[in-house]
Amino acid sequence: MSDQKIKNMEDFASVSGVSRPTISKYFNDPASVRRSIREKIEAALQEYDYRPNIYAVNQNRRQTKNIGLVVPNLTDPFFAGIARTIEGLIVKAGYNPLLLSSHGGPEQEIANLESLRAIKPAAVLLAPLGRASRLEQVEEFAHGVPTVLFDANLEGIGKAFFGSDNAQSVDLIVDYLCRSGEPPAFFEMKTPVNPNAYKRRKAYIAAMTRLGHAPHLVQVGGEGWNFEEIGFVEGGRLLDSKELKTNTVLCSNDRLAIGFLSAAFERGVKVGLLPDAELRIAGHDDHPFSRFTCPSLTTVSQNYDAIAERSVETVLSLIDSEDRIDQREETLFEGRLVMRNSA
Amino acid sequence: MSDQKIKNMEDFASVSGVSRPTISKYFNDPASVRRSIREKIEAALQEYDYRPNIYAVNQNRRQTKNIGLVVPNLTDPFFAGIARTIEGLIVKAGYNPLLLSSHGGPEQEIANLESLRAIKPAAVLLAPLGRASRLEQVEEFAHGVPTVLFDANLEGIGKAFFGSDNAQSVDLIVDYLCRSGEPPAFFEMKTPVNPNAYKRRKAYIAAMTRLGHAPHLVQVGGEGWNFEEIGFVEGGRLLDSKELKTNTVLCSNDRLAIGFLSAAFERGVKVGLLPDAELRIAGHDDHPFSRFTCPSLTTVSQNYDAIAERSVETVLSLIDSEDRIDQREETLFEGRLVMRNSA
DNA sequence: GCAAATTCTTTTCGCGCGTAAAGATTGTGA
DNA sequence: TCACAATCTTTACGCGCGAAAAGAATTTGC
Repeated sequence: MSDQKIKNMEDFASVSGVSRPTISKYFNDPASVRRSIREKIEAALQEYDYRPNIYAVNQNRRQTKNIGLVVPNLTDPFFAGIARTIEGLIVKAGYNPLLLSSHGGPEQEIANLESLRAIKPAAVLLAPLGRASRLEQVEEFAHGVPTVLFDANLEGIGKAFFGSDNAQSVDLIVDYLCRSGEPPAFFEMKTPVNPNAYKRRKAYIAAMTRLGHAPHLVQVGGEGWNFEEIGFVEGGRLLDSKELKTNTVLCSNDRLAIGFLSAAFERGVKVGLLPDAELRIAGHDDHPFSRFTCPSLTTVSQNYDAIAERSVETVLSLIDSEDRIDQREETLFEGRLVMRNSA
Repeated sequence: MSDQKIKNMEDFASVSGVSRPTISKYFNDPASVRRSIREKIEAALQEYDYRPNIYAVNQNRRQTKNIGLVVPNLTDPFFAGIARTIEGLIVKAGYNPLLLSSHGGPEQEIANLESLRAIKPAAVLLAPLGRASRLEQVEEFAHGVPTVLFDANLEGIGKAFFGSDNAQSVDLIVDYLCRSGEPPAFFEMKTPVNPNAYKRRKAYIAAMTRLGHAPHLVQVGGEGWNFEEIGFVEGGRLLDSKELKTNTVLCSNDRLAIGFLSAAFERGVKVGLLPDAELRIAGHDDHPFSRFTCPSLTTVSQNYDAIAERSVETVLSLIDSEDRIDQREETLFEGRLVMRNSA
């Protein structure tokens, strides 16, 4: 490795013995130059420390190689996990992911989209906040930048949506709970932030009705993304009030269930499948933590590998097709029952 | 808002009635132009949609306004939380944070630094993997880019380090545990990935010795960052083996403790402070989840607001001073005892 | 109201690269 | 070996902006 300073492509061209336009071509696509030339360039790359200036490149290319990735809340391990998976796929495709978290707030979500716009991404993958999202502004953004939604759908916004089939997954676990014990009450927030929550509520009612049981909604207060806290406080209140008409509770998501489990534990309410248990609690999502709750949480997992893969595939084809996609695609993936000890 | 297309600063200069160099000056620092001019520019900004091309700007400025932020693992809510805090501080200072996660792997850590280098950041905040980090390569990076380490220290690398005073914090909780019951065993990984783990081990031994007790190290196998899993499996094995000579266990971090608690629960081992409890378990870090474990986890919190603030402050002064910092600063912040129900 | 100090405009250059066009070189197939 | 295609080199331009220099305009202090 020589320590001669290579300050630009011109310099590198001269030390490698290849013309600058050919070097440029090589960095755009190494396969586009003849093998003998490629070998000369790569030999020089071994010898000298040079990489094209990313700012100059992006200024001149029609398209950058950047793909934005916005999730509602990185503090939630569920989104951290899916973001990681998606990042990997983006890198594998030769693009550069830019990960941003909306921290649960619509202002931050818009700010994220704004700062992405400045970066002129080839496309954007957006898991929107949902109900709280500023629809007009998100829509306007998606109008200018090829955008694929995942996790939470915003009707008609973006070129595609990939998420979970809440109807199927909730039906699955309601069915299981009914088969194995008392029909569940549905524990959720009164005004959920996420559109999936509404779909799950609807799916719960439908499933209960289908099975001939009366739906039993428990809608608790609380705002924001502090779901464990809400589950803990409101779940505790529910237990204290004794107004629960069943021994089985299906929570709208695992994080609520985690808080609920904690509240039950503190009150000495025994949760689980064993004969001496007073309560069964189930969740939804298969949160990374739900293996380690006490007892471990029975839940239904989202196929988030599939969601990640299809989202990235679609975004890439969107880039290739240069935005000539006419119809919006919506695909839902099925959940899988994860039986553990809490229900 | 006019819909006339403004494609560059030239265009914007003409519609705003101000010369281009002055517009440039304004975007660099709005306070650097006269008020009357500023008002003209801002009026035009209201009317026309224009923002300087970030790539052209960064190509010509000596320094970008980017600050890199690398954490070992975003899937860990602890790091997601501190990253969020730091991001906020960076934005407040008028810089642009770029968050990257090393996903627990040294290759990814180096890859992150490499892709940061391409972006020519003004400075970088790095929470290194620790033991697994490729020291020479990290050092070489820090040689070229002003770098501040936090959370985990790598001796002599970077311009400063901010972290927790493990000696103090471990002493604090060992002292508490000894005062309130049997002296604790120390539950940890045999070959921890994080340098803090070694400091905690040392601090535990020192604290026990100081208090006149024999240290009792329980070093378990397992690799990687799946701490809950390791705590669960190895904690369970420990409980089954009955080789624990005390009823009190201090875990090297909360995530191990969470797994351990789960293992104890599954075995029907009652954990906590009450007279009928067989075991006390304590952790370290005050992980976001430790409020919701069963029972809630007694632990010691890191002052991570202070760590975040000082790290960002230092990085900013590093940028201002243009790297003329001679001595490496190392500051440790004290932990705070968080008493809950597990010990 | 005047001179000095600021701040502006005008002009020009350069950053590092993508890209296009024309001509030279290399590779391919018969 | 030849002819043709593919790929290269050479040359030139442009991207959108930062920055510097010289002179014009404006503000400031007294």
